[in-house]
Amino acid sequence: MIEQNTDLRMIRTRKFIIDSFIQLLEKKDFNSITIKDITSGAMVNRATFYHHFVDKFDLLEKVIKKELTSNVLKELTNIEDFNDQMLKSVFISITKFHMSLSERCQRSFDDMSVNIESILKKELEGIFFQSLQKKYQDEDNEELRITATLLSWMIYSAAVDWRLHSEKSPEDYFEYAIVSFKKLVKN
Amino acid sequence: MIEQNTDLRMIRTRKFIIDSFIQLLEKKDFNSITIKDITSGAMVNRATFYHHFVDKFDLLEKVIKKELTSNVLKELTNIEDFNDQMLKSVFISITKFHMSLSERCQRSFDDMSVNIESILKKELEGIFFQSLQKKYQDEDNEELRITATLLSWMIYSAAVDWRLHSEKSPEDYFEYAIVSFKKLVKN
DNA sequence: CATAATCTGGTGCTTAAGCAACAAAACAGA
DNA sequence: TCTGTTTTGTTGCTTAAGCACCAGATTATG
Repeated sequence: MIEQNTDLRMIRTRKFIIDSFIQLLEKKDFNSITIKDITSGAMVNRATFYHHFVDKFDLLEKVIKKELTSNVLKELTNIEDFNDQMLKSVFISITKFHMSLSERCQRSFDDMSVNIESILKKELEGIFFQSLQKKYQDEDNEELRITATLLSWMIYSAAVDWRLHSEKSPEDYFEYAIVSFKKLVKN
Repeated sequence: MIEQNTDLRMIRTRKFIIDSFIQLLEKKDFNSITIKDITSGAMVNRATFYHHFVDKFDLLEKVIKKELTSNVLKELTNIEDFNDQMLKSVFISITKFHMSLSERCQRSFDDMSVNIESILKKELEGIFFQSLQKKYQDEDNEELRITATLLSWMIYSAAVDWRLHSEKSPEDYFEYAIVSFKKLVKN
């Protein structure tokens, strides 16, 4: 594993591996994709894969993060103020992300869902933590961390529930959910 | 300049350079394409270009030969017997090749025509020489070489004339030309 | 016409990637 | 369950490709 770097060769092989992987996801399921499949598609030696990624899961993680930040969370890069509106836009982003991913990688989406979940929750936690830190500069970091963790799991669970059970629009669902939650779990 | 080799890196960069070049030919004219243009498109360092090709003309030559042999002259690979039918099929191949090339590389075709001409005539000469050698095993090689040269220029000139001036189909043109020629230049 | 900018072809050194070979793990199938 | 096959990670050595820099040729531009 070599760290990121500006050498043209590294940029190029990274790109090819990722492109090949994404292409494979569109027609095979994640579990049945081998490293050899990926590297053949990328026109790269199998050993070279391990110069860039620990394993298939590491690759998935990096791809997901990249997709997420470049396509979906770009409106959140300048971390928003922490409030209900911010939670809503994060929720919407995740649902969008799930939709586009499940559409592009039908075969693989279920395979990968547990991995995706843990990656995304970690990402969300980081986003919430920063946002909370900005708002509550004097609070103890541990409190912030705990809150960020709980929030990330809540929002993610909402996104999963929406995908599996809801007919509402993401926006409506979120409004409905937040009202319900606040009503039933009175602070 | 390194010779052909089975190393994956060499195969890959060759392919990328050639692909990039062909892509550029479709939108720019040959003369205005720089090595940097080619290597940028190929995601390859400029110096690497010179590991594979002497210059732009060398690249063109290799591309033309490759295209020619892989797409057009494939029916001639098992060298045919030397006769009028063989001349005709070579002629047709060249006209086809010119057509597809000028269609794909409108901007560049005129730019490159002198280069293409010399490459193709050399190729034709080789084809005719082999074919003659097969038919006239006892003749002096110099006689065969001279004949092959003359034939290659003749056929090529016919292809050029057809492209510039004729409304006939390549087949009709060839029949017409061969009859005319034989009539006017009685052996 | 001059001169700045770009392009060419080349060099020396460094580094990513290829290759082959390996043991261990995972899988498949009788 | 045993047994052969495939896949996975890893390693040592070799080589293609990257990079930076060069001088000379071409091409633009005022």
